[in-house]
Amino acid sequence: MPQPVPHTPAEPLSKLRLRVWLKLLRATNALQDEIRRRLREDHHTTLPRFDVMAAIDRYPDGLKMSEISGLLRVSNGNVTGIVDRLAEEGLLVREAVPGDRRAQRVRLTEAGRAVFAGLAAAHETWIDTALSALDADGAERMLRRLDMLATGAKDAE
Amino acid sequence: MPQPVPHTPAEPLSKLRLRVWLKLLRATNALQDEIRRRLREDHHTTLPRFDVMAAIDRYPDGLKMSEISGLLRVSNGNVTGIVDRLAEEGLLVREAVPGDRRAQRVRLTEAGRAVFAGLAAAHETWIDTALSALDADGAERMLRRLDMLATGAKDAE
DNA sequence: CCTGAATATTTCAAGCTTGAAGTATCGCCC
DNA sequence: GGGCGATACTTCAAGCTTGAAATATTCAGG
Repeated sequence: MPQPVPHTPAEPLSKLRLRVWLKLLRATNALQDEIRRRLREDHHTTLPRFDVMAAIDRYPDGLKMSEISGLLRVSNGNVTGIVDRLAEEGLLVREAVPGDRRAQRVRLTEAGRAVFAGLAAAHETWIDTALSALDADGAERMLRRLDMLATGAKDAE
Repeated sequence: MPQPVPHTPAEPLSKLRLRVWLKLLRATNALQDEIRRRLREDHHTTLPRFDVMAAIDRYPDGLKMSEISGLLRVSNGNVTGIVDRLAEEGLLVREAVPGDRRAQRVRLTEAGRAVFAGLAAAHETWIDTALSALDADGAERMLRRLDMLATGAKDAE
């Protein structure tokens, strides 16, 4: 492999922030890829399917399609396809919404709840292992820092 | 929207780590979506194209296909398609590698370098704005914390 | 030289993702 | 009660992504 052009020694803040972003992206992508791989190899499923099941599982009365896409921050058309496949697999069902023939309520089947319980337990273990470097204090600090980033609050002690 | 099942008040460490992971994912996805949107709306391009150009730009002598996929941690077949499209747009060229007819070296064209310079400047500005909550100290701390997560080192003061 | 394992890359099918366009229904307002 | 903008959802084309299979070439022994 040829050598890259080295970057300048005097680094402005914007470059430093860029390095943070790139490293953040690398870290989250690495863990996400690991999760995808385990879902596929160990559980014959995918992360989008898991995400949809996780969203529905938290709402015992089911969710409308648009509620799912809102919670997951993905497009409506995207959810249509994933719910189609999960329904084919018998993990969830679409039910009519009384009083609104446009809408549907999506609910996990008994099989879906059982499958998801297994997936969720495994998922929590993977994350627990991957983030084992974080103790309770470190986790709390990280949560606060992420809130600050999200809200754009200034970096304070 | 119906109400979700509230989570238990006494929270084990694994749940706390899970919350960190979900928030981390939300934050990085939100920024990444913003970057994708701006690349598309303002520059008629995509993040994967940008990533490939960024990788090649750092190596004036060009990169082999497998070097690109290695640097970006994506599959070989993926790079094939993206390079195809960038080549169609005249932003890069594939050159023969003397002494190995299997391999190719991919290099930015003059047009490619010019386009990428504009994209890179805009990109750095976006990140600088999005991470404006981080000062130099905060950025350094974040870099160290990310290294710790990546290596699995224990959370230390 | 020849053969076979290793390497570099492309091709392929399947799935995810989006934004835009299309269909159906609802509900407001005159 | 008839229109008509808003809402709920699906369909579609294009692009990204992967892992596996296919192709071509190199290289190491024998």
